[in-house]
Amino acid sequence: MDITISLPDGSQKTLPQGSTALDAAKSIGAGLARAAFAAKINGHLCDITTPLTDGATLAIVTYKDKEGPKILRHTAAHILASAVKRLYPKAILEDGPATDTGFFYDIMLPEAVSPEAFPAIEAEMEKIVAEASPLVRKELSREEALALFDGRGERFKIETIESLGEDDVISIYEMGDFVDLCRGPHLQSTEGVKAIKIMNVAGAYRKGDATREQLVRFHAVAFPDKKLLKEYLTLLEEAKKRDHRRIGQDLDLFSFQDEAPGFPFFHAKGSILYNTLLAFMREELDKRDYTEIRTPMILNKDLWLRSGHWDHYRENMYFTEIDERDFAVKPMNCPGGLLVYKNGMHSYRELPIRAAEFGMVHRHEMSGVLHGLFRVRCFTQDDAHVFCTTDQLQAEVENIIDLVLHVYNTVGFKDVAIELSTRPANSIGSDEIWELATETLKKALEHHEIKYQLNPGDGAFYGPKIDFHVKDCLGRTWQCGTIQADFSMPERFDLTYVGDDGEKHRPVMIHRAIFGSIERFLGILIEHYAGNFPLWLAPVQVRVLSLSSDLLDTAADIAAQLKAAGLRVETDVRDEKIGAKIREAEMMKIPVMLIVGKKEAAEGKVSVRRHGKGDQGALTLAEAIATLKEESASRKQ
RNA sequence: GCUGAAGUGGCUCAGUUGGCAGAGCAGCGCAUUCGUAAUGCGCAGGUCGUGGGUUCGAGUCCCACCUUCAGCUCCA
Repeated sequence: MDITISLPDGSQKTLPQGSTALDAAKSIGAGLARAAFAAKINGHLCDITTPLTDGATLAIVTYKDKEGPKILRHTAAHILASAVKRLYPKAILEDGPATDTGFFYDIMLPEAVSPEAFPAIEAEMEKIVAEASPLVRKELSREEALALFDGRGERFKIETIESLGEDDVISIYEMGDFVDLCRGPHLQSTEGVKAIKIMNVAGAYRKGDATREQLVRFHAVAFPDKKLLKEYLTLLEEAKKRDHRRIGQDLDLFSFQDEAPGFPFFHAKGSILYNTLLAFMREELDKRDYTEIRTPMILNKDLWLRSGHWDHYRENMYFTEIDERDFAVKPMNCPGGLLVYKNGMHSYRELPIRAAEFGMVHRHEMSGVLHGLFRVRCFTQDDAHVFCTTDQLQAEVENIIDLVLHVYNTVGFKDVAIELSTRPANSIGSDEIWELATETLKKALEHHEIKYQLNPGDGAFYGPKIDFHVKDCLGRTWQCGTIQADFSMPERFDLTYVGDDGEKHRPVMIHRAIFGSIERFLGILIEHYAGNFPLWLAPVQVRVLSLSSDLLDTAADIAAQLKAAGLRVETDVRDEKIGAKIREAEMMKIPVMLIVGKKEAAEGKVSVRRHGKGDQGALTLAEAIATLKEESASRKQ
């Protein structure tokens, strides 16, 4: 008797009874069979050697599929654990999951390990790969499993088995002399893992619980071929070169001081970047009829009680006392914005009200999570609160989506991923309101014909949200913008507007940020451009280099004309050779060098050199200024 | 907050078993007046993260704290 299965392209295939997913892959093509990591049978991920049943749907999973890398990494985790067990027989294994970039394995070791031990472990892993041991799945009864791991001294595995529910299937994977409790699926054989590298070790508590045993966590990466490992290592190196903390110091953009941990200091050049970004944003807000407000940094306890922050966000807030009354430093801008709305009566004719605020917020982040500009204790949000009627919600969201995409495009992010997050478990508000809000956000996205990913249950407790992720030039993604519909705050603060019926109505509120945190966004931009900013953003746009010291006045005059044209300019008239001056300007990543020697001075010209591009030939000063002014004003990439 | 590592001129780093704190770059001065990524010579610059302790003597050994880094955790 034959069985018939359907494939992802809708076609059907007939195979002999007892065929496995691998047999199906082979019948499609030898290449696919070789590349096959696992199978998805009726949507369920399992080993490629799993037998097929009649009528099943089958998808072959390879490295290129979403699930592929994780399967390989998981198998690599078993290889790592096996190698460590061979070298340290007393090691006790905890758990070794795959992560987004690699995998780790938490292991209790009788002795400390340092990176010096990595080569030995890696050599052992290579041996295991060379042994090409098959990974064999077995399902055991609870008693069999307990006996097996007891015999191997794996007391953590025993605890894990004991914590499993009655109905859970207990499966193990054998791999040569190694065996691990594991759900799978796995590669057929260790030889599929062509490259593994241990990246570092760090301490980690069992189950992340500080009261439990301290384990060693081996972080590692794995790839199906050595070239991919090399590419990954190159990417890491490139990321390290672009580290915004390094560039921030080299280009004198910002710093951190012991006196204020987690609170960034923006230097003169960093402030230019900051202000240039804000000026651009203000220009765009003005075009879209936003108003801008400013609310205080410190507000009293009553407000935070009313907003809910006192109950839900207190651990992250800073407090102070004024005239024996409790105050808090704002961690968010919305309560202040609500007070501004509430300050007067509003007619439906005024709506929508789009109130932007570049508000500096302070949040107490734990010391261990601080990370350059990416994670700070004080930052400025490019916040805005839109108050509108339910009918206006969709148009407002569309307007914001349009703004977000335009802003990202202009600053250099062409690739933007969007997620829609819907109602979470512990939410407030009625079903109808959630339904309406979620549908409205969906419609707004569909209006833009934008592809988005749905994250069911990932919304805020007060409303659904749209999140924007930008992809930088290394392919890393960063969550920046967010649009959140909020029916809760208007309720809590009793916001109203007077409708055309003369009655009071409740407006809807939208919270929205585009950069998110300006500080963090600057960090992302610095890494994206590796400090080589486009002209419009560069802190110093032009440096005028004199060839000899008798041209000091000429250089000063050129600089004055550039400045008068609105360009940010410096001069270098030091008694140095031109090569040295060029080198320094190049290292400071200044986009344009204008070099003036006797020849140029006589003709009223400047020799133009672009950062990273070399000599561009001579132009008259007027031509050069016109070109640069246009390039800067148009925010050219 | 937890685990581990680190902290020496503005920057990058050296400093042996405890025995007079060093280099390069940057800065300043002088010479040089130079054509597209480093001109030469000289000078100055440090309470070795902070506070205790051990010692005849501490950058070095011990303790506490601060900050940073890699993770964890937390937050989304």
